[in-house]
Amino acid sequence: MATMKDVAKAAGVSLSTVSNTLSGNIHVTEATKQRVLEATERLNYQKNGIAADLKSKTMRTIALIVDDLAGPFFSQFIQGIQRVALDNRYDVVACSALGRKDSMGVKFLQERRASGAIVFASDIAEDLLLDSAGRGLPIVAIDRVVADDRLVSITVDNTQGAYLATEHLIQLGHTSIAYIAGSHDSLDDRQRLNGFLQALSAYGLSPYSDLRISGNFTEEGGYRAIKTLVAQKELPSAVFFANDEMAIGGLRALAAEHILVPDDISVVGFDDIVLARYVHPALTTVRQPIYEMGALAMNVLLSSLMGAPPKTTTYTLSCELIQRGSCRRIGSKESDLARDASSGRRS
Amino acid sequence: MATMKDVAKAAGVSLSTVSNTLSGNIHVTEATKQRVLEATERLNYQKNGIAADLKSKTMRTIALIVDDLAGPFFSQFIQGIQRVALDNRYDVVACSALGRKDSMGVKFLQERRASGAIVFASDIAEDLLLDSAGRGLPIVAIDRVVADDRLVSITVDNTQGAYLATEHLIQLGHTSIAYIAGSHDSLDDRQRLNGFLQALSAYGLSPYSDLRISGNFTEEGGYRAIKTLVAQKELPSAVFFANDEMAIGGLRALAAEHILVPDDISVVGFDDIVLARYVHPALTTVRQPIYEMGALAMNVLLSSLMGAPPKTTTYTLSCELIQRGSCRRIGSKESDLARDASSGRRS
DNA sequence: TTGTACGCGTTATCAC
DNA sequence: GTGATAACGCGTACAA
Repeated sequence: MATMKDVAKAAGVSLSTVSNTLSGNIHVTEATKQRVLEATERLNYQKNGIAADLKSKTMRTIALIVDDLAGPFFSQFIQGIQRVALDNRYDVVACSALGRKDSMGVKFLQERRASGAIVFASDIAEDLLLDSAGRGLPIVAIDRVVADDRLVSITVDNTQGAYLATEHLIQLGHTSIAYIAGSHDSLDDRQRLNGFLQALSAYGLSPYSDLRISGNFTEEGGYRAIKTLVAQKELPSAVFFANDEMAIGGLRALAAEHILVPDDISVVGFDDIVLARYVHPALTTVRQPIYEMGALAMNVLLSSLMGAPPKTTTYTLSCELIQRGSCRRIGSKESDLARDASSGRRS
Repeated sequence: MATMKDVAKAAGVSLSTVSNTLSGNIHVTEATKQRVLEATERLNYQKNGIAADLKSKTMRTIALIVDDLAGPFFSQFIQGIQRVALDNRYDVVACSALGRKDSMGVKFLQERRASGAIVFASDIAEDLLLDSAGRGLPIVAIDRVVADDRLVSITVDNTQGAYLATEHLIQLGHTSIAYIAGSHDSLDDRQRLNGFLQALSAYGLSPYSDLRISGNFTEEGGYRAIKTLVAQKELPSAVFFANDEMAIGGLRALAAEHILVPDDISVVGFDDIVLARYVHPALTTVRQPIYEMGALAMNVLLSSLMGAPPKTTTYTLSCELIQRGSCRRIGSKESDLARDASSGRRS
């Protein structure tokens, strides 16, 4: 509760001397320094960071705004950010955008509580982003395309990733491949579907079924999608799920139906969440460079904070196929399977 | 960049009229209200939250300080907090304590940047906590015992949890049970070891081996621990790992050694991380009530913020045994196994 | 109802 | 080296 003024009075010096002593910016005599320090100690003084920020305009704080602090990506993503931020003496505070328009995320965007912001939250309206950016807050938006040069956006090449996965299945000899969608109004989903279709048509194939099954990006949805597929008999030889959580639900459903993976059917997911490596069989999937996105976002933000004009307004990172045990060459014998599995472990 | 002063000038009214209009606390004429709003719009005005906080002393912000924003517990923990916080119109910002004494976590503790703090970070020194608490910042510390009534601490009953797990193994007929420690200087580990030993002696047993194997709480450590155990021949019939990550590493090592779980050996973990349910076989483990800890922490903090004197200075939450597929009655036939597995699924 | 004046706690710019 | 004093942007008595 004690303020600088109190310390000054107690030490018998002026306010500015206290400030100078504590900040260390300006030299003071050793004697007065001791007097000041003794007083701060005795009064149990601690500086008020809010007041300091108000004055010095440069708080070196980055706001990381996410939909859900508990999401599966968050963890890797923030690691990429933290690393770069710490190296440059910036602090990162994370807050969720949940809870509508009065959430902390919005407050950080609107009320000049941070030097810059990284937004990985579909809950935040684009207008709000543009407003804040226009007002001078450096912003990097993740996983959304913004056709505006006031802010830079970083996305993942979902189309390329889906193409990769589909091509892998095709090269294993699969010709009947089903796509389980996430959510039809999701851009990610549309792009992944696109990559899927592009790969198919590049190899002269057509999708296994016109039935548009949506798994809502949830494990339960993936489970139900497989049940639906089974119900209409005649299974495809491979299934491409729009994300890993659905794929894992699908794996569970297939096990319940006594359909063997990868022997009877091959499965591919998307995202490479931590779980993907632990399910049985381990899931072949498409890895998004989440950590790299975080690091890139922070780097871009840094140069923006330095006042450098943005080199680009859009970055697109490409995905990588992670081969594990859930795919198999069609009609392959055990030896082939073993070969596929071991080659997967290498990557 | 525009301030209230600018808006006042542009609207041709006084500073306080602008303030009154925007805050809505004091009624103004509709005409002037429109003038003000038009001006804020035109100048693209946004309030400076920092300045507002400085003035109004009550920012309704809770700082959540954790070692690692990417840890396995974090996600469930923050969900418990957020729910309660949002219901009470408090905001939560999360920051990590990584990066030594100049980290954002410390700044929040020292510089009056939050109304209260929940600290789940072993990196934060106890002195610092007591200092801040003594200065009037309401603090709830998680997973550490603090013998001081300036702050309240919430812990999990590791001893009871370990007792539960060990007793389960004993009741399945196991008499030779090994304990794989995490880290010897960890309080959690010591408590779990204690519970293990208590259960053993309660049933007149002694620990399988005096060999103190430490797995360092990591998956790799669990893997190596099993390898060590195998190297000295004569395996125990059950192994209790001090956490799930080690247990999962152990499962991997056992598979590599062609030792069947649970047929040849039973395995129990601790924590019930998300992965535990997905490994093969699914891991029987002890669940810590992480979500509940978060919710409790926030509730305690709330009543502290209301000025209520703390009912207790220490809360201890008990653990729950989660039975899955990694344990088996000793000498049991298939039918017994099936019964064990199905009863596990019920819990 | 509207305007004036001051305080919040700190930092920064000057004098001395 | 040290000390007045003026900002920073907003809230809010109090007076008009």
